[in-house]
Amino acid sequence: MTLTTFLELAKVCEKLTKTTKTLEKTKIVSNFLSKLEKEEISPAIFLIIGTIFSETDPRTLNINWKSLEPVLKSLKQKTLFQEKLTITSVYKTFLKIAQISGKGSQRKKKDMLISLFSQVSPLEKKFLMRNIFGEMRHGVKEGVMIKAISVASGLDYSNIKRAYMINGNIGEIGKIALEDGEEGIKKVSIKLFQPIKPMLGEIVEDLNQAFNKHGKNLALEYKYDGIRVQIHKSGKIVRIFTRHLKEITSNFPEIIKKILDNIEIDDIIVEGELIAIDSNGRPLPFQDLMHRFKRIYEIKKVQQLIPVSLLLFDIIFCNGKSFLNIPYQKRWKKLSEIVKNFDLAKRIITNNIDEANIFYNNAISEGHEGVMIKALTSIYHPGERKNDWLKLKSEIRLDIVIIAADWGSGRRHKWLSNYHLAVIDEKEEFQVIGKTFKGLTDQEFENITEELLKLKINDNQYTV
DNA sequence: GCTGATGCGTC
DNA sequence: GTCGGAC
DNA sequence: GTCCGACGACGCATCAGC
Repeated sequence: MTLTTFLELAKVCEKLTKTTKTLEKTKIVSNFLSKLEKEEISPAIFLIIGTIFSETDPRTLNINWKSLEPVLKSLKQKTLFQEKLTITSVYKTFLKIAQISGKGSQRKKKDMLISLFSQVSPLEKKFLMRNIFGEMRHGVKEGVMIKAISVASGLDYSNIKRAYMINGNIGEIGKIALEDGEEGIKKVSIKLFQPIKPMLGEIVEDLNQAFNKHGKNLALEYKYDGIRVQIHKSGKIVRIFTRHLKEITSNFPEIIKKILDNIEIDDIIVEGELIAIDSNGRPLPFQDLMHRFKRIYEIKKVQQLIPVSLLLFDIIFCNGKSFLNIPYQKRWKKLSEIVKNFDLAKRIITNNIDEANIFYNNAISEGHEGVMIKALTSIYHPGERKNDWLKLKSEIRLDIVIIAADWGSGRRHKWLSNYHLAVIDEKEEFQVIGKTFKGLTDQEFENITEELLKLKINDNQYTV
């Protein structure tokens, strides 16, 4: 058995940067995967797409540019004896780095990085750095990787993709596909406490567009401005996962209790939006909800301060049975039967655009983000952005003044792309309300920059 | 023990 | 989360 | 239609440095 060197992986990555063609990228990666030893498959997949860990894995490196920069600066010239780094040895080093915590941990991590980097060629260094930043910039992420796994294993693309969307661990899926083949991939199924990738919605400009795409038979649901959550329950155990499959169970004890009190079914996976509300039940801004997100200390105290509400809108699994292939309207029916004392997302079913518009306007005036428009007959496509689900968000209807603007960075460096906003209050003074950069096209940035520069009263190179 | 910088994850 | 660009 | 990369604010925890 010969282990593959990290240099070979770096060469593959370099090759990927030389082409923009997806087919070619797929071929390069699949050829490489086919040559690997069994134990190398999963680490290689993660190192190529530049994520180290599966989405479901809570571990992180806690290293980024500011920590890596001093490491790179302190590197001496080549050491005398060079050990050949292999894919698995590099991966193990990353795992060790992720494990270090506590006082002096940054120092230890830096020492490990120094010894790692002092063993490598410039090409290896380039991609080791990108691995740490999680930005490979060679155009291969999950999507192309799934294609490559499919080619390398000779298995059907859609089966691999589906397995990945259900399992969430692309390294594991690659290993199963290449080792166990079709049989292994077919065995991948929904499991409790293993979150699946949530189905996504496509943006539409207005309801006309939505009706044109769907034709008849559609449902409109309120779209709440909060955190998308997937809730797994088995017996007395309940766990909550986010859109990116991170666990946030301990942040919302009252939700756990409510689930246990109101859902009798033993094994179930449901989905909804978690929002912050005030004492009257009106929605609070997203930032307020952030006070509870990732919180470890004073959970009980902040729980009183910022109450949350969970609005359910889908069911994915129930009593050993997957609901992914059940049409939307039947899933909703099942959901509403099971969770009688629970709030479901507010919704209507209609073919009438006027009725839909009234519903949408109600959502906005009640302080919500907009509506989701869903095809009644559509099944649940994990991890995919299909037009079975459409999202319509509110336009800004607020008289605001841009009081300052920051120069953008990267692609936006020529424009003033980040605007400090204010409203004018009763005393005719500016009340700063926040900043934004969203919702504009490049041309709009161009125009706004031009207009703002005419009005500028001060410029410190950064903020105008 | 306190504070600011840094990293991470939500949108 | 948004947007533009490549396929 | 789909995927990828390049962008931003904000809030929390952690850790280095004092």
